[in-house]
Amino acid sequence: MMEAKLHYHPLIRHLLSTTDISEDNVRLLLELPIVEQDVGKGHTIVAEGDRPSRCCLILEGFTCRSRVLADGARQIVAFHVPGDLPDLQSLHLKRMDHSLTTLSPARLAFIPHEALRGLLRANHDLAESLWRRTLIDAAILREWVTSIGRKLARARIAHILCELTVRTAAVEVGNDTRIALPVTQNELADALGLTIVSVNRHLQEFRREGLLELRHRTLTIYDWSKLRHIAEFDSDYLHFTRPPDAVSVLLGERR
Amino acid sequence: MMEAKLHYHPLIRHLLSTTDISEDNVRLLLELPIVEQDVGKGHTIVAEGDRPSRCCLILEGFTCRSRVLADGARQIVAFHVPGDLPDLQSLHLKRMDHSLTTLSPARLAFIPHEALRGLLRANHDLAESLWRRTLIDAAILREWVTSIGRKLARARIAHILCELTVRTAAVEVGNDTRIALPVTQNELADALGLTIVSVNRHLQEFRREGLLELRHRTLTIYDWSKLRHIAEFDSDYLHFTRPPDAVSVLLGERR
DNA sequence: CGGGGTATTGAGCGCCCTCAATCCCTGTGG
DNA sequence: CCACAGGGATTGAGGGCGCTCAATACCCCG
Repeated sequence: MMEAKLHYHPLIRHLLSTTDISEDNVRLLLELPIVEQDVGKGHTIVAEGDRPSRCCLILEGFTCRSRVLADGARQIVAFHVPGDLPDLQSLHLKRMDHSLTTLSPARLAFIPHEALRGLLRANHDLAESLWRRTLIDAAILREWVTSIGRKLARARIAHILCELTVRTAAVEVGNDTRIALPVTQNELADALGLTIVSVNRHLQEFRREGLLELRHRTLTIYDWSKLRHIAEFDSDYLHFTRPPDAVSVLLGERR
Repeated sequence: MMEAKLHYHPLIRHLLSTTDISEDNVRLLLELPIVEQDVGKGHTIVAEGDRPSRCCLILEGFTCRSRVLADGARQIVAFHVPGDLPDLQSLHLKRMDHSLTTLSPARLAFIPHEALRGLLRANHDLAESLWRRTLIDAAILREWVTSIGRKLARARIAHILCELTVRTAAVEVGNDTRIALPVTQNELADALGLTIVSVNRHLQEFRREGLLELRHRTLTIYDWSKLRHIAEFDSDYLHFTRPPDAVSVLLGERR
């Protein structure tokens, strides 16, 4: 499976950037009996209440985790980019407490729990790497709680855009401040605990200030440093161990 | 170490309620070279930026994880009750991205990373149980994001009180609707993304309605069912596998 | 009998929400 | 080539929840 271009496989780029995992171990992961599938936008991969028997790996496209409240309000609790294993947790938590849906057309790969569990039992390093991945997911959630709980809408929006830019840069090969971001203002609002009206007005303000532009599913950042400042964005919480070049550029000076 | 009363050890009660771990395996954990320590209220166990070399187990008392923003605002991103391993993540994420402090006088036990890592490497079941614990922490964070992002102050406050009651009931032996809750209104506000003024007013309203009382570090709930309804509280996200009796009573009918 | 932390109260304001209409863009089909 | 549909973005007006600021009351403890 993509032997020649192993470095360009999203999962591999991702694991390499956030863990000390060896390439051999990654290869073992990809040799599991994987089933690939293309799905459209708005596809529900697993729903709240499900008890999945396989994990999902995102090869292309974006997905999100979300919950719906009694009054119909939706809260998105995570975005996922290529290389993410969005429901790795289902390996140990039987019942899904939220839904997983695609935000764009996506190419997914499914790994049976049974096979993955067997591999992790035999390979402790790999198990540690994946455990680490889930811990980074939790770190991102802490950052979201902080952002939603204590920042104004302007800073919240700036923050999520910073995060998505860096996370995308870690797996994509390309321009680092012009990224494909298949996320509607509605979805941003649902992730940030805001309304679409508020998101829209602040995005317009950013645009007027010449800070960034978000149209046609493409985010273009003109003043990364200022955006980062508005967001109070510090990428430490993403816990890169070996950030790819594109990410290093964005992060600038490291402490 | 407390051989006779093994069932009453907080860590054990906790692990038994949220995992399928065997008592033998828990015993192995407690046979590690543990150092116990008593600390006062407001003690910083580990600070943001630290690179701890040991994990902390809470034997008695409450702690919280928190972050401080540039403008001085504080966001609490987790509460911890006896039996919790609040910085288990430091085993795999070197640098702390938040601080860990005590909310009350506490008795802590410290387990060296080295020893714990060795044990987990040899005992995959135990490693899975602890991984599961960190996944439940993440599930709680998702619930917090949902609550802070999409619920009114009244529901948010009700929700955190429900959660703390159930989580405490899982490790404490005693009355299930009258719990020791050493949390100030200020700390509740910092956890919920509210101000102390707002928390205070809603708590008074609850009190006036005869729903609950929170004074002298004690929470007394008079109408659990109504509180649960206001909070839209569904304990599924806590992922109990074998809830203790006190918890079962609170949860009522299970789906 | 202070003293510090905690809780309570009041007045005024502002950020974001709600509701609802309109515009824009893109893809589709006649 | 244009009419049409539909999702998404934009705009306006008005209102409310929670915030800010600030003063006061409470209560445990030495």
